[in-house]
Amino acid sequence: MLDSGSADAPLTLCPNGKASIECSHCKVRALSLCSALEPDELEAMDKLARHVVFEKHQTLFSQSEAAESVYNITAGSVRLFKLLPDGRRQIVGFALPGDFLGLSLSERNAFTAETLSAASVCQFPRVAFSDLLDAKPHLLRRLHDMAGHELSLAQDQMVILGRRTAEEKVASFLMGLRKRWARIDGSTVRAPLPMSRQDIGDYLGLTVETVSRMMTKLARDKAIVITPDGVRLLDPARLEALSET
Amino acid sequence: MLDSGSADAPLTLCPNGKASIECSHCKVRALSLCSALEPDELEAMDKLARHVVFEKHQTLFSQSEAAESVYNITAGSVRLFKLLPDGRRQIVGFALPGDFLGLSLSERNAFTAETLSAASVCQFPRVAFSDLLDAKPHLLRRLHDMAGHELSLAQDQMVILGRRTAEEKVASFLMGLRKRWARIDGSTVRAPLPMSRQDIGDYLGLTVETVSRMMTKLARDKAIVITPDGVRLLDPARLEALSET
DNA sequence: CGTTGGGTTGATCGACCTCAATAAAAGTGG
DNA sequence: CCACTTTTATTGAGGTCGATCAACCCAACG
Repeated sequence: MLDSGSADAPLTLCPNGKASIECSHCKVRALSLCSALEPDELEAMDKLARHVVFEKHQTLFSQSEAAESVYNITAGSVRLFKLLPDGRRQIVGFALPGDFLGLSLSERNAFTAETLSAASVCQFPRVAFSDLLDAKPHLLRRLHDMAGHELSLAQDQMVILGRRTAEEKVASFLMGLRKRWARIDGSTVRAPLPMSRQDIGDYLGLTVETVSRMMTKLARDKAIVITPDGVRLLDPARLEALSET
Repeated sequence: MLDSGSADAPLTLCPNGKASIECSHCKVRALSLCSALEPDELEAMDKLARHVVFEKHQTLFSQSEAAESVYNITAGSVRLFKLLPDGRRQIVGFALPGDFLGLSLSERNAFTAETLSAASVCQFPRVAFSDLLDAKPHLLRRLHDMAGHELSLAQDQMVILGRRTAEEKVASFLMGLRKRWARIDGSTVRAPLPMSRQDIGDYLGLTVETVSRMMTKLARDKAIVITPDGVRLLDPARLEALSET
């Protein structure tokens, strides 16, 4: 079900640990944890940060291993999933630029994180980061607010998984993703899909085939157009109706 | 689908706002947010707290209304759910003694909270509580750790909703609930079920009938015994096998 | 007692899964 | 750039798990 990818050694932009891309040039700063930070907070984070680039389908960290780092995604996209012993997979989220991995700061990873495309991340040692939070309450507050948002999204996803039909699931997924891309690249009708149909299925509790059929149906109904890199939303009103809360 | 209960006015133990049951006598303190707090933090919380008792099937707060308060459950149990416009319902969690409602501190309620049984809660004005968090970083840290735990549980629930069979869903539900009761009353094989079969179904993405059938099946297989107030787990190993991660 | 609101059980149905074939991309090496 | 393989996506045919529809049980309660 899963290809585990090849070698796992990430390409480090800065072998000595010093960032070659400074926070001050960071494209996703406005979206990320780092927005609205005090200068001293940003500086402290910059000191801890290690900028790393991962290739496509590399593993950032694995389920139930000791959690060494937390991450801020600065480019690319990542799938977060849990595996059952028999191979069934549930994707619990997709991380896009600006997203933070490791909100819960737990000692073991609750899920595996694999890049969907080449991705660059800002990596922080977990313990040092946790200590920094205790020293900078304002940073902790910002992180907590992000955690609250995540929790809310997780509850929305429960509704989708538990009580929506296949068509509604796919429609809500596309709308939700477009909304997230809109924050990042401002696009209002495009929703790039860096993940496979299998990934979408494992996110929505569906099979590949059902995802494909529902995408085809939405395209036939002129609600979307399927493009090589994702979809274009033709009839947001129709999709909204399918995914309304 | 839902009976909205009768009058909504809660019974206040302390009409003047002063707690008749002090934090120092609180039975669930060890389990709750209030554990491991500094004396000054506890005192500040006590000042904000209003102890309130709700009857069975009363509403603590409703989805998408302005969030005025946050709550610490001290006795009884509460269902947390989201409704779709057409009446479909997803229960996103059950709150038991020691649980905190309002972790995300958002301005609008993300779900409705209704008591399953008579319940007593410790109620705090949301804004004042939020301000307190900014003044007491240690309290904020504690809250954030609880939020991280909640987030992790929510992701576990996604696996259950998305990738498990009906029998596995019910088995995981019973095991998860028993583990939570164990923290509260130390019972190791009993799992009281204050919620209806309908509630369990709406939590697991199943119908009442399917929940009932799976409970019967587990009982026939001698994995559980169904009692008037819940279940007794006869074969935890079997249930564990059905719910293993 | 009659009524009412769970809870259980049975019969049937259908949404989505499974299995299988094909098509379309995306690599890969010559 | 073109064969060739491999992976991913689509489409079809048929099966199944859980939903739906319906009957019945039973305890609580006026």
